[in-house]
Amino acid sequence: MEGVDKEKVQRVVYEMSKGSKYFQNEERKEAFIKQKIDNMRIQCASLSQADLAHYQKVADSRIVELESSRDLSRIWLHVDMDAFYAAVETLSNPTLKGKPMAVGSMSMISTANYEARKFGFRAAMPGFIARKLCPELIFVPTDFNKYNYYSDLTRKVFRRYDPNFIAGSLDEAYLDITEVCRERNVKSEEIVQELRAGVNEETGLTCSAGVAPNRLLAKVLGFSDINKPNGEYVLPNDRMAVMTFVSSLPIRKIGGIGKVTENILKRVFGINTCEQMLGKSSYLCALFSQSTAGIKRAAENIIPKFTFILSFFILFLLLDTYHHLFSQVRFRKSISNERTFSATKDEVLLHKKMEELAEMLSADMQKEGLCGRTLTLKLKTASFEVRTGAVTLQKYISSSEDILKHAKKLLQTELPISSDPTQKTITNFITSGDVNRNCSSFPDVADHDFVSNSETDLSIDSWQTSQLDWRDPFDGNHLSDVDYQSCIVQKSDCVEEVQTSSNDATSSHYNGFTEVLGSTSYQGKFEGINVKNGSNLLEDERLDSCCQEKTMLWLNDYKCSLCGIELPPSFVAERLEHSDFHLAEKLQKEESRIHQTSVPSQRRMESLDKANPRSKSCRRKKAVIHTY
DNA sequence: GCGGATCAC
DNA sequence: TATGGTGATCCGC
Repeated sequence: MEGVDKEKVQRVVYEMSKGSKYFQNEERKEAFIKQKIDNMRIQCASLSQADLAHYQKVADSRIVELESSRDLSRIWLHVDMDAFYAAVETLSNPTLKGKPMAVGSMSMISTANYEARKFGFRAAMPGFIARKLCPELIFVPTDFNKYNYYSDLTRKVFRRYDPNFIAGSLDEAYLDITEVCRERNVKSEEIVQELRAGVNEETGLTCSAGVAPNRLLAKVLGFSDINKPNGEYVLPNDRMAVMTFVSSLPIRKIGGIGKVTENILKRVFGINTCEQMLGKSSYLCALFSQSTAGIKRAAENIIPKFTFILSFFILFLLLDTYHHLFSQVRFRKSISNERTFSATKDEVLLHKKMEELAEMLSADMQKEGLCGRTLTLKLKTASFEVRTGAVTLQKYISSSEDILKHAKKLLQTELPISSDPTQKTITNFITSGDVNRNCSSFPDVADHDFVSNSETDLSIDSWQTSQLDWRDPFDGNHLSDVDYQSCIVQKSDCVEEVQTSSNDATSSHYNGFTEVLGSTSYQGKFEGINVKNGSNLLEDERLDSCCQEKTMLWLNDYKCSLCGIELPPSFVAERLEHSDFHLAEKLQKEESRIHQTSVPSQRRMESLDKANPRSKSCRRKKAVIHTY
């Protein structure tokens, strides 16, 4: 925004945040990212000229491949309502017009009108900081009924131009206007003007639009602020025009690249724009193609974030292969609710909060006719750490009683907070899918000061494709046959650490926990593996004896013979780690085979229930998971 | 399957 | 005084 005193804004934000729990947590996260960046820099530096030449070849061949399959024939339109919530509120209360106003609360604002943005508000800025920047700021509470109503009005207009338009959110949509342009033999500009006028007529609201050969680019045009507010921008279906626009585009403008990724790309590779990304393709290829999962998915033509998107982003911009990431969510995969409340150490209160959430969740699920079998509990401590715990059940559930029953168990495993790193568990290593995550121990003496914030989360997976009804979220008829179909439930709960008299006890508690995370989770991994020798072969005796499978080799000195992943010879530690991965995979398979044949699933559930006496508290900590 | 993270709106 | 809620995806176990 023009005329914003950025320095002043930064200073105010800093002054208001400094020293707060929130701020401390942000610092902790930043330190983590810094470490990650340092590690990546080291990896970069260790690449030899030969390595780089190798990866450059790989990168170049992929680029050629992608260029040859480019399609610039479609015309996509991205529409974005201007300051939507704020604009709707102004419609229903015209006295707000011209005054700085924000929709949201003192905790968080969702949208601010353009008068207010002049004061330098950022996305997701808490209300109390916004008010500091602009004391006369008017707050209006959110009212989704209104926004839904107006959103529907806009969608009626969109439908005229593309009956299959894709709704990105309440205030955003993608339209394929290729056909309309062809049928009416007009340029896209004409359609866009007409559509925007139509939206304004129907709603009294203004919107901005971007037109480009694919959705990603159309949206980026909106991000670029060149067309906002109340404007439009058309990018011709021409390779040169696209390349010119994209080459100077800051990477952060692209959907999917957020604060953290931007930081990594900048500080590790010195990449600021899309063009620079192309210049670093060999490095990107070397560092981001290491993941086994990435290779596997790439083979299946699914695009994993780092392997492909980052490495060749500039080309995907042209290709639109990236579509699926932005495509309409055909059916939900999870359902959840969460609440943040002030810190408490009162366990009774926590349970009460959880009951409320379970009921809300169950009601939401029943409204949509959903059930599920994976329940996730989410806890946020007063120091803003977030933890989750999950169970996958054998049966699908949706009642609040069922949700609560399992959520309580999950909460029990989190309470009280302890930073004891010796409480290791290897259950999830050996018996994947084992639900029993409790470990009985004596009740903890320490105070577990919690506050809370509870959330319930239900997810649904593996839909039966035959259930066509499910594809239409507005169709209420799908309930009947679904119960035992493939759904999943998650429930979550957030707890914040309490911040009361027993401050000292709690904070030291937490410091301990933080340390565990910071020092062991990332590095410990490598250390453990370095114990092995420097050989590139996987020569574990157990492996040889129990699974007579092929031994892993580095083909052409780069490629893993088992999964195809590429690692340069100089990445000794990474190669060892990779060997270890294959070993673990085999062991895990072996173990689960043994487990399956010897322990009937029914019994596993019984043991779960027995191992969960309510009176005991469990001290299992999540940090532990990272430490083996 | 799980847990931590990142991202978008 | 005070930093949200919902849903999705990815990575590395």
